Amino acid sequence: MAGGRQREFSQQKALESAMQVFWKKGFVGASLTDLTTSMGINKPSMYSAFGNKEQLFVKATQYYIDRYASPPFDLLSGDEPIKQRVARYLRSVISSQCHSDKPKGCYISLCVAESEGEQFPESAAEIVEQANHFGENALTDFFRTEQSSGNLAAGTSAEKLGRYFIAFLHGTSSLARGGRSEDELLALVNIAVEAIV
Amino acid sequence: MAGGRQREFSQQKALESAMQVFWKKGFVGASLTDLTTSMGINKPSMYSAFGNKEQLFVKATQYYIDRYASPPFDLLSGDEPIKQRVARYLRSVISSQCHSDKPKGCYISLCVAESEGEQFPESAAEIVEQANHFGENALTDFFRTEQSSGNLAAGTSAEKLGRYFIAFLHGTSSLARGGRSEDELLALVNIAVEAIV
DNA sequence: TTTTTAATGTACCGATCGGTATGATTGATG
DNA sequence: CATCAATCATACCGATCGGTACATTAAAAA
Repeated sequence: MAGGRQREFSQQKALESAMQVFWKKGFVGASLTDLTTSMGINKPSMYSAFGNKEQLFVKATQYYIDRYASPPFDLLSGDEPIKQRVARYLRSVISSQCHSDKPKGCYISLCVAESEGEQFPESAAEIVEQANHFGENALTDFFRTEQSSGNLAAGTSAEKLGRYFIAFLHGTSSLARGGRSEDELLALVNIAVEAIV
Repeated sequence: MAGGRQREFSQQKALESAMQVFWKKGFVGASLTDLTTSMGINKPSMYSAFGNKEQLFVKATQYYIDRYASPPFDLLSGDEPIKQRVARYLRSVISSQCHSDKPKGCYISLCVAESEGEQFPESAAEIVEQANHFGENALTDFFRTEQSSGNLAAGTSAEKLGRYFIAFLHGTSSLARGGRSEDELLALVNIAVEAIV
């Protein structure tokens, strides 16, 4: 009961392409021509597969969260000293922000910058805010757990520490976007992790 | 030899209004209708006074640099201990990023995010890059001077420290844009200044 | 007062925006 | 093979984009 012509493109690959266009140009700056050209499909195909520009953006953002933003958190686990694990996590994120064959900086950080404009759809702002709080909560929970394990002094605030490192990574994202080299940013990790006491 | 009708609006006030629109919506997201409505003038008046959208943006950015970004650097001077002066500077910038009757975050930081898109004019990208390096150099020079005055250990790198605090402020800018409160961000200053040894 | 110069308001320009109607093409289903 | 549902390519929609032509208005210069 479900006949018809088969889709000639991979939805996942098209989503990856669209995500990179949004990553580079932002939601407003990415035109449908930019998007469909990069995706290698026509406008009707995009509309039939993803709905509209807003829904395409939401799906692309979710794809980024799953594929790029979430995996580094696994690097926080392990038997090494806490500073070493945090440094490993920070370096991984920074390297991702500086990757030469991707747009520079953090996709989510760029969305935050753009989310204040009225042209930015509400559903997009919601998922961006959700992604932002997810990252901060993940770090905060991590420090809370480490604190109860005795790896972090009881006097320090896990919330503050989580917020501090999220701020640090938003900062490196902006500097990466501005053209600073990966080495210049990786060198800051040693300074940042000294906040853990 | 210079007759003619007088301009009925203040160029400075119009520039301030335009700057706030760019600050909120970005270069691409701010339409001429948005801009001229906020400036309280018509399109021909804007074109005659500022040239075009690109030149208006460049002048608005320069206005932000002179009026908002530069003054806080003066807070680095004084007889107090270096950590205290740096903390004072950081708190001033963060307060500015969280001011309730202005767009949240740092105008320059938002421009950096947008500057990768092709719709962002080259002259605008140049002044943004220039502003970015100015801030980083100002901090680096500050730490170098403090180092030669003996207020900073000889082993630490002034460049790294300058870059670190610029990253920190870009980070708080992003968090402010994302809705974090001024108090939440000010609380991070105590952590950050401990990088000074 | 007359002349000249510039700013203003309106109405408009071609180009591009996000989004769609339509018909040809494809291929699984009966 | 014939049917039918879904995708494809093209061409187009109204709205908005940045930018301007033109006539009017105001004020300085003569």
